Amino acid sequence: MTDQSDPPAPPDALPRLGEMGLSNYAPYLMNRIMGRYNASLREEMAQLGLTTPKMRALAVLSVIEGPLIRDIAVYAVVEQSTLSRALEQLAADGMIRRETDAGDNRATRVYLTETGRTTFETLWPRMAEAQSRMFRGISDDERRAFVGTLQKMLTNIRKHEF
Amino acid sequence: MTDQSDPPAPPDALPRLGEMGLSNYAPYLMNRIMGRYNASLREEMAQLGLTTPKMRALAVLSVIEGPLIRDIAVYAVVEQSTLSRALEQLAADGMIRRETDAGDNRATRVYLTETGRTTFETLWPRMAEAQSRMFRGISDDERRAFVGTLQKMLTNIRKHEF
DNA sequence: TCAAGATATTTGCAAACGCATTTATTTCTG
DNA sequence: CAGAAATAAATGCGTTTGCAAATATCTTGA
Repeated sequence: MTDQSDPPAPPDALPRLGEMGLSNYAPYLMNRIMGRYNASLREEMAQLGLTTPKMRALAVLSVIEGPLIRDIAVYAVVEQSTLSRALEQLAADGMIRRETDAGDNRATRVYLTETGRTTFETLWPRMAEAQSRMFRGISDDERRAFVGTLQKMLTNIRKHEF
Repeated sequence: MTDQSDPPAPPDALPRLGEMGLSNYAPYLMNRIMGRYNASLREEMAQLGLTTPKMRALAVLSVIEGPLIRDIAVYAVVEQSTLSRALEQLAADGMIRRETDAGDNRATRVYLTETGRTTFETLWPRMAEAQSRMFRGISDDERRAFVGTLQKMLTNIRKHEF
């Protein structure tokens, strides 16, 4: 067996995943990290009767007042149909209130109720904890740079204006 | 309405998500980014008959020779039971081969077939593209620092030894 | 050495998901 | 302004998911 049938790649060839290794491929690392992040919240969420889409909707609503459902879907990274059903459950549980938009009868704006806000405030410390566990041993400067890079990346690949 | 019923928080209180904003909360940004990353691969994956768990399993197998199923689950961040079914499909499609471990009859080692390797090599350029789109306009130094931080974060929160 | 406990994987089952479609409404265009 | 196209959200339906339990095998300790 010689090199004849397997010539060396030119210098600018696409490296294989095997060559760079999983741990130099950023999306892989981000998936691993988010997997642990989600796992660390799962139990608390289950106790509060929340699924991931429900929790993400509450998180968005804790920051944005009365958004349209389609905008929640973008912020929360949840399929519109999945979100529709999640909101149905949240409304049934008294955590949110849906109101037809004043200027467009097709559209619905969503508001957090007191119950919803309280529920999210119960969960939030765990989310904050999970984040600080991630950044353990990482300096403020490094963390700031990291978040700055994330923001640039989101700008690079997002489809929506926010 | 006065401040009496709503005193200012002490300086080191846990900031609310609303205060820091979604775009300063790293897990939110990472979710948004991974959501777009996954969306950008979905069409190509569908054409190859792959789901996310199947694709991730192939990716792991392209890097690691003959891992145990439980280890694939960790690397690929896929539930055991979900992975079990994904591997069943991959085997049916001739992309992988499962072999009982020589020293432990409970355990199964998984190997990529030529078909499986070829399939992943068809997908990989899209994955590489997706990554470089993320890093567009970001310098090599910044990218290296970013990946370095990701690696530290994974070490911080992982449950397994790798 | 054998029962009790661990570990690896699969499977049953109900819930969740996502695509495609439907319904209702608004916007655009000729 | 009428009809066509676009948009917002909900829903039908088959597939996928994940928890828990089952199955099979290995390990440990009395």
